[in-house]
Amino acid sequence: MHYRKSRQRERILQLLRETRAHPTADWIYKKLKNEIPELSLGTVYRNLKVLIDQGKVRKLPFGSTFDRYEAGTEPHYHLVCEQCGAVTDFQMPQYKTIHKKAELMSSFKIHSHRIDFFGICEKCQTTLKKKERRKHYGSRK
Amino acid sequence: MHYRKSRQRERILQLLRETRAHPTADWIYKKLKNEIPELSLGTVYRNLKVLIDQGKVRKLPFGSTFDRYEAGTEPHYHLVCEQCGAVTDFQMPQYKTIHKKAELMSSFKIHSHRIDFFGICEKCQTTLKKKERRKHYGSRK
DNA sequence: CTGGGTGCAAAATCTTTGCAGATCC
DNA sequence: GGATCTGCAAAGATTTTGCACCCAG
Repeated sequence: MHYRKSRQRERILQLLRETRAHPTADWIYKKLKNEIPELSLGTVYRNLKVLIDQGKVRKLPFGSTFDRYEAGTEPHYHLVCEQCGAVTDFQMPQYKTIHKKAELMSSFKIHSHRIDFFGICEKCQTTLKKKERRKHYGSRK
Repeated sequence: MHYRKSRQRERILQLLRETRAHPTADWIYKKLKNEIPELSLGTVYRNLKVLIDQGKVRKLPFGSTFDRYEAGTEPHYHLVCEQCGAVTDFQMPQYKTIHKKAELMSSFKIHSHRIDFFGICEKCQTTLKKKERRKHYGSRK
């Protein structure tokens, strides 16, 4: 896909780069609406997608698609498989260290923190390997 | 609010406790639909809310309400204010250590990780303090 | 020209709510 | 009994898409 340039896209990127907060699509839309009155929300969403595809913007993971719930009581972290989307609990020490350090370094009163690791789970690793192998022998599309 | 008990709610909680994954409301709904055919998705959502209120379940934060985007290139963590919802970047060392440790301890091939700290930002801290003070002198509702 | 980009509005997704009836205490 | 729960369906909220026209290369 060969991208052209457009005022809308350029402004969206620029706006994101200027902002320390992490805006929502709607925030961006409203912010630019004054400057580009014909702008539509659909365009904002479409351009965010393009920018993500170009690697210039990232969507904070664990977003929208669905809320997720857990009943666990023990504090723990999460492993998220980027391939199949599975979320697994992950026990790991050093909670307090990182917690305290963050509290010292910021002006926040920190109550809790959360760590998510993103990668490929064991199952998907083997699946992917199989696919890789097939590619070498199989026909090329 | 005084909660009674209901089969639906009990089963939802039980299901969440049995599951290592972090289900979506829809997953729960489908899973229980066989057992309780009259069950409706609305009830699942309502009960999840009650369970959260009772502190028995938590919703993984940073959920649905809105997707959020950022253009930053440097790796960094996030500070999220639980009062006003602001998200701020937070620079902090020790990326590699925790990353490697997690890779060793899990069977995942880890690509990246993310840390969010939740608490109260400076601004809200002062606002809250003011409110607290007022409470002592002001009229009680 | 050609294919990406845009606005608009309709559709799709996910979540919340109003209502009338069933249920728990 | 009366507040709490439920199912159902309608309404909300957020995101995606189809279509016809516009514009960059």
